[in-house]
Amino acid sequence: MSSKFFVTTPIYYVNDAPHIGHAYTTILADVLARFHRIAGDEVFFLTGLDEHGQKVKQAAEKRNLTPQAHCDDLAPRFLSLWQKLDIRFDDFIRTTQERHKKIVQLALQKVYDKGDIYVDEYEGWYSIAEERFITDTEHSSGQFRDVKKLKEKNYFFKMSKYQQRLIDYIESNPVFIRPEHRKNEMLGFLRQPLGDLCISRPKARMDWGIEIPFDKDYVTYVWFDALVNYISVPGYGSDGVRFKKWWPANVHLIGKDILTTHSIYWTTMLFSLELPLPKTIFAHGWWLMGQTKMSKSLGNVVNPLDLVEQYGVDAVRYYLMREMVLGLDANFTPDSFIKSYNSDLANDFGNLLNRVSGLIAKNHGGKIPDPGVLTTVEEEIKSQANALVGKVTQLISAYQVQEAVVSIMELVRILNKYMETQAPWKLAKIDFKAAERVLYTAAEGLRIVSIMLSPVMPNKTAAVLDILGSVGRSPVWGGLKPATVLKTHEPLFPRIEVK
RNA sequence: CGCGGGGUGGAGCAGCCCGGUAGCUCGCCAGGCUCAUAACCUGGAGGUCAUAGGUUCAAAUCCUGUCCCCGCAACCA
Repeated sequence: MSSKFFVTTPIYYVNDAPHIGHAYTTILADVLARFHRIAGDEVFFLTGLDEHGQKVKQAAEKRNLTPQAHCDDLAPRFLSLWQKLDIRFDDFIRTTQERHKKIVQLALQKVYDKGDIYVDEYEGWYSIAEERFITDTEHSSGQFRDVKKLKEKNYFFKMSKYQQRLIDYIESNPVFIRPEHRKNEMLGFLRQPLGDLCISRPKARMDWGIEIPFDKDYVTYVWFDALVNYISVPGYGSDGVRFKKWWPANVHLIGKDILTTHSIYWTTMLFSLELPLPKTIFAHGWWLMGQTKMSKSLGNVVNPLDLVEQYGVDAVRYYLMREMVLGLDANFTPDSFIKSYNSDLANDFGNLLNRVSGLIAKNHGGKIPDPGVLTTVEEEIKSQANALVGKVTQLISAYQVQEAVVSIMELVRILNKYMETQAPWKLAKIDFKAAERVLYTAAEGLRIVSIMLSPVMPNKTAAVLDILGSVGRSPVWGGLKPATVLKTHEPLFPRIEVK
């Protein structure tokens, strides 16, 4: 049953270089996208950059660059990181692109014409660092520097108008905000009366933005500027057919810090634009950098991204997907990375490949043996492998990525166990046909595992499939052709030796 | 009453929404195997699921109270 899957990440703010947070969300999106692709869905995976605003302007000034030059300098840094992490996005939006700007203006005009935008004058304490007005209590807390009293005219979006409608929507669409506790958090937030949203900045103060179509002295502020990317890219206002095909998005993946902007600001904007809401807004947790003492023998490993150089992108992607339960925070420590790498990838998965390929090379002429007639033991393995595919599909559509990875790895353990109990190295001497059957079964199981893990580890699994001489990527049992010649190989995941 | 997260065998974590014999990985102990990356497999020890009440035939799981721990500088997923 194939359908469409439109997944987004936030567009990242370019006032600094990319870090683990950006990388995690993007890898997660990539993994989901790849799972849906192998399930036969048509996928659209969108990510990009948020390039306007005060802080970008300031960062540019600090470097003696124009804002655009600053953005043009940072964009490749994101792009090259995505390349390094094997992110296969379908489009990469930069909010300074013309295709985006004109749609933002179109959206603003539409909301304005509808009467959902009004002018008001506001006076209050303004924090330059925060790029926003702060409340009196915030001001008296003394926590904000660079504060000054400011009075100015601005445009406001009538967010409050849609409050009740949003509450009703959230309550009647249980998977709209996930996980559950985030939904409750938002409903709690919505118990207070919602204010309206300031959506403009006078150019006199901040001109690095998209001009408001109905007032040339103003640019629009972050909300309309950035959030609209989710519809401008799939074709809102420019390509009706395409837009109809992709919108609404299946999921906006976000970090928990920007839940309010997505589940309240963005959704009320969509109400005003009379567009359907995304099916799901999923807020994942944060990676906490464990306070484990840095070990010298490991080098100065502090950041999972550094591990890519040493251990490869697949191992890092695996770790990130395996360790974090979506929605909760997780701890990163070099130690836990090494443990999971050694036990799951080196000892279980990589070693299984060596066992199988080694025996086939030694006793079976290096060719995939003929399975012959399966016994109940093999039938059991086969049905578990086939069941796995459905189970993983189901878990992925429920955003239980960790569970999905764990259940795939369970098959690896089952296969290791199977090897142990069947002992094809013994069978080769007493019952050659049985040995053939066992090794075919183990190899085929390994093939299924590799296909199922390919969204998480695209490179290593491709290597395994290549070694096995697997043609195609069908996760249905029986894909391996007997007599296919195996390729020789090095250990897939060399153990990390720790002193 | 600032906000949020959490307290489950030695460590790290699932499970909690949709109550029904407490699960996974690591570590430890003993054994097996010897094809393999000193890897793999089997068995075992170890938990009154923070705590006090409540609801229920039944609670880690639902409700209420209490205690404790963590994050909230910047940036930000």
